[in-house]
Amino acid sequence: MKTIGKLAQSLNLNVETIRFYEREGLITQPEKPISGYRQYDETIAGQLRFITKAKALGFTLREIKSLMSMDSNCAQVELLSRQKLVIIRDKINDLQRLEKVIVDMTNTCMQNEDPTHCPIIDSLK
Amino acid sequence: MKTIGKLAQSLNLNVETIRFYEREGLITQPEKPISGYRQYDETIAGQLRFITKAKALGFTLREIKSLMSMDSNCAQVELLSRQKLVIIRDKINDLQRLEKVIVDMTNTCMQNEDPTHCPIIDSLK
DNA sequence: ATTGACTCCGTACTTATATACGGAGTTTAA
DNA sequence: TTAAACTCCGTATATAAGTACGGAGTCAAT
Repeated sequence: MKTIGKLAQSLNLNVETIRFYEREGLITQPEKPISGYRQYDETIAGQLRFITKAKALGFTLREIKSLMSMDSNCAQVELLSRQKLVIIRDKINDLQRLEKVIVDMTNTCMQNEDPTHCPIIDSLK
Repeated sequence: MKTIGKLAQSLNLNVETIRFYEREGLITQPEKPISGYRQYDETIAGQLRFITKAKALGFTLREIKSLMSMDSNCAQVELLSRQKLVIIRDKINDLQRLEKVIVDMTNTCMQNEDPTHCPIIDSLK
């Protein structure tokens, strides 16, 4: 059993973040002995690792909360993952369009020899 | 000359957004006659279109403010654009990595026939 | 027994980009 | 001329995901 500080340290999280996740209902508040200090066991450490990994995959805390409550309903989890996939692919497309536009602009810029004018600025006008 | 409402309408912006940009120093506050109502000319409309286009390219308001003050310093503008390009490419890479992971996960999920277990959930644990 | 480190809780603050509200003044159209 | 619509300003609210603060209580080591 660990206190919140030890737990935070071992998971490389901020103490306040753990308290925040608790307030948000992502993890259950652990039993507290007479002293009032939270005592954490492996269960909650595991939940926190789950949250961290899911976050790294781009899930929001709200979605992670869903995921955790779906637990073994695989079809539901798959659906949520596929929805996330759509969002990720849309974002990739958007960014790739932007990339093209900005590449073009900077290339034009690079060839520009008129110091009184910037083609990028001009194209935004 | 237009009042803020007409201007907002013609640019498809919210009145509050224009006031916000003004507070943020992105556009200059226009001359106000005795009545106190802002009167906008084409100059400011142009600045607002500039902001809108630059935003669509993924520039933040802070960066847009820089862009507008650089105006015809083409080298500086190019630099900022290239920096933005790096950020965009990093984001694309991140998202593509995520895409792969989630595709793999959902595929595993799809083949799963054990209703008491979800491979996605398992892989996050 | 004291000191320093830790924890408690509730609340406020942060960033970015707006949007909404409320009360007061102004303009416009019938 | 009066009612509706518009604008003014300052402030509050929204979102997401935390981080920070402050005063009070607790624990561990010396």
